Amino acid sequence: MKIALDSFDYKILGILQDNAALTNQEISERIGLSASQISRRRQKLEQEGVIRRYRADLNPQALGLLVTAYVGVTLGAHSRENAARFRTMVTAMPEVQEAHTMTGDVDYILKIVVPDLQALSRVINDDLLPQEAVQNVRSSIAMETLKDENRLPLRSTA
Amino acid sequence: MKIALDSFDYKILGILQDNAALTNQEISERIGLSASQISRRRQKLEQEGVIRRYRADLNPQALGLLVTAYVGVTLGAHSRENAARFRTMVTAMPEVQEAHTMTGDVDYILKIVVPDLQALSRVINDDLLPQEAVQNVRSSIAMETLKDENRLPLRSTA
DNA sequence: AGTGAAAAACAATGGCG
DNA sequence: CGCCATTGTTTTTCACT
Repeated sequence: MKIALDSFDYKILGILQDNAALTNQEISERIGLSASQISRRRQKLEQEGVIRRYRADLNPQALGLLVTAYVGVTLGAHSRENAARFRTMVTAMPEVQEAHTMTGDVDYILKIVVPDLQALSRVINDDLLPQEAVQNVRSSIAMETLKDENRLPLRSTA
Repeated sequence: MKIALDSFDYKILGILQDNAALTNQEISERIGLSASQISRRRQKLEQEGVIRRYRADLNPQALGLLVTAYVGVTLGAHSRENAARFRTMVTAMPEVQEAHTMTGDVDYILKIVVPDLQALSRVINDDLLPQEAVQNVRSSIAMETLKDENRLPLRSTA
């Protein structure tokens, strides 16, 4: 699944993950390549799946989404069926931005974004805890977000 | 900071946060509004800061970034100066995708993405632990990522 | 692999209902 | 807010190196 990329590709990716609104012309000026090459390389990167998609990055504050929380979930007696149901539900919940199975003392970590603490409470008590598979839930709330870029570190070597 | 939006705006935002490569024409067909209206509304949303930017969403696997970890950091005797240095460093580290100060038993949670476990070890031992402010570091590694969309939940009412 | 220029698609604006 | 027309950009493709 690892793809062969040269240093121009890395530069293009680095620029696009910060600002995908730039034109090929503008990108070409920054990295010293013609606009048509940028176009071709982008198509290649999209086709290979290196670029998954383009998205608008929205401001949670402006949308009244004031609470970010990390919720650690521990499952009980791991019946496969219940665990699968839990996973399906979590994947479908719009408040869940991320969900990972983890090493260590919790089974899952969920990143949850909601308007306020009341909404967080509702998600935990009405959605998560009633699940049969769920044994324990522990939540931590983000008081301050220093960084929330979700920018991948691209090695600069070619 | 909360902005007044109608249901068309929410639909536009919902579409753009999934796929910002759509043309205004395509968006207009999906929500039953003219392309020129989409254009005007987008400009307004961008100007108001509801849309922060457009970005390319890259595939970590394809780039050889195989390890995602959450690292909880506890600071020691909180000298303001050392804590500030820690924050500056964390913000500047490319491997750190997210950093939040948290309620609960750790002071910070960092989301870290690196090529492999060796690189994670290097980040922890060479970057984080040597910091004077840092007392303790606990890392959990994502074994499987169920969801990593970072899509905000937009309320549909309006 | 790369450039540059032509052709096709698109965004943005203004006028009118 | 829809519709239409216009203008200026931008992407994409093609011929060529």
